[in-house]
Amino acid sequence: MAEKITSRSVDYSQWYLDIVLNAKLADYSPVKGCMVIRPRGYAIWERLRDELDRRFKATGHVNAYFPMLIPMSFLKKEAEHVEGFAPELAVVTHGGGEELDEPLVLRPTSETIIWDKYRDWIQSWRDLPLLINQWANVVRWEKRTRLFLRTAEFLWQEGHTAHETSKEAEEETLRMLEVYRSFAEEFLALPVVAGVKSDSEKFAGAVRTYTIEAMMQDRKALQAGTSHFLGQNFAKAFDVKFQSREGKLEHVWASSWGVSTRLVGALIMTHSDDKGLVLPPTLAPEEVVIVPIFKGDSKPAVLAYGERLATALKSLGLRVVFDSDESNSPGWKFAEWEMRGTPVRIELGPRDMEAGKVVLVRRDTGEKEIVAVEAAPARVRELLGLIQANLLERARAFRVENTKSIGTRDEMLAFFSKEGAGTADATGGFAEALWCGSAECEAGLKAETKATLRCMPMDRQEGISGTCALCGAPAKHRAIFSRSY
RNA sequence: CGGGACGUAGCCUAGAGGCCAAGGCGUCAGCUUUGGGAGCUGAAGAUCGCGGGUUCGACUCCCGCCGUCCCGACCA
Repeated sequence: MAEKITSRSVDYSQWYLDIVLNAKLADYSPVKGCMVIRPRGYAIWERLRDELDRRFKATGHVNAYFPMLIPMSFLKKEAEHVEGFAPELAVVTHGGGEELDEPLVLRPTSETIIWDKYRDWIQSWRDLPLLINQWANVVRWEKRTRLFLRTAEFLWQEGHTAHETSKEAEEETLRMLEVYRSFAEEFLALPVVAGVKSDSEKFAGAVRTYTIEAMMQDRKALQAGTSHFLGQNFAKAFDVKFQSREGKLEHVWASSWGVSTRLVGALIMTHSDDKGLVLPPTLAPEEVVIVPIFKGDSKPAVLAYGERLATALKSLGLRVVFDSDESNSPGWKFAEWEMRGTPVRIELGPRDMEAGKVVLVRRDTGEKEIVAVEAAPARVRELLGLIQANLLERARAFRVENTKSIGTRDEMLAFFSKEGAGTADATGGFAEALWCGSAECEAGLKAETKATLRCMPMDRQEGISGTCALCGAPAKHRAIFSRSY
């Protein structure tokens, strides 16, 4: 059969789509910009969601659910907020066959409807902190959509917290950023840079936005999660006050933070290759697949050999699929499970059986090894750990390799003019440079190169001295610039 | 929302005004097979994206719309 997946080097966008569609993660919907998440894609989301939910609860948060329909007037209460979302709102104007008195918006995010309730729920410092998360769908009428990366409707979680002091709210903001960072690296094997957004890139309504940024294989940046310090903006807009320990009436301080189904897109674009999806073992619906190879009358014996091994693997708690289906050839199955991203494949046939061995194949490197069948379960478990670690390290090495320290404007322009080199959609990667802090400077670079300020890495702000790589003014920050999704 | 490309069976492609729309993959049945997407035989499967128009005749030409992808402006 013909090659199903377009090579990354030929057309990166098409490669990504080929994987999403061929690995049956998602499909198009009759409504423009919306997507159907297919069972295999949803299984990945569920694993991701469950682990994140566990980490939220471990840090003291509880789940709740707020409605999808929000009165238009709520959005308008926070000026910057409504301005930021107005262009992408979907609005419900009719209900029950009649025009509504007030249009309702499909939530693009839930700050407003949540803070409307917080006003009632928060009276005293004893009601704080309030640490609520919700898992929900949101709608943003995007002009240009891409499966998982940007769709008109997507699934996400949004945490909304209220605190007594600015310091506590900012600590919460940073705590959740760290939850995202560690989750991305430990669970998704997605190396990220944690940092602060510039004013022009921050969330509409936030005082400060923190982000985790990942580098995809085409060297573009992808914002994988954000955590916002909201100050008292929403508390003031929705008049949420509490009586402090000193007996004074004060507005509460807030944070909000979220990650979405976009993470599934990030996973695909970070780890996968021209043979298909590559999944970290933590997220794979099945960690290991066994493909038996029959020859002549060896079938019953080979099947039994495979079944025994499957049982042994399961007894270690591993997620195992025994692909004993007879209608497809072994070669077909090898390719198919590679397309699906299963981390480890075990091949076993009459020759292996006679020798008491099996063949183990790693999805991440393609390496094969032959081991004694009794040793296989322990070795598989070991391999899964190695694969998980290798995916993270491989992606991190790629990012480091494609991150360059830039000192001058000319260097910067040269860095981002590499378009077309290497992969079809290549960019220079991450440019790390000193920056004066001016929005004009940032906008100028964007106009010339499409590169935006992704973040100011939090661990790289010590000892800033020198001049802005863009304009030569005294530098205030060290920032990462890149083209992005 | 602008510019470009494309839309023919589940998927990919041929047909470029003229008889019954062609082939490959996949699907189904049977046989034969199985160490990297096997083989043979047979079968099913298409309002040619939708709507108008030109024409004796439209998958083919014209107009409009819808959708997908790519490139721009905007965004998780």
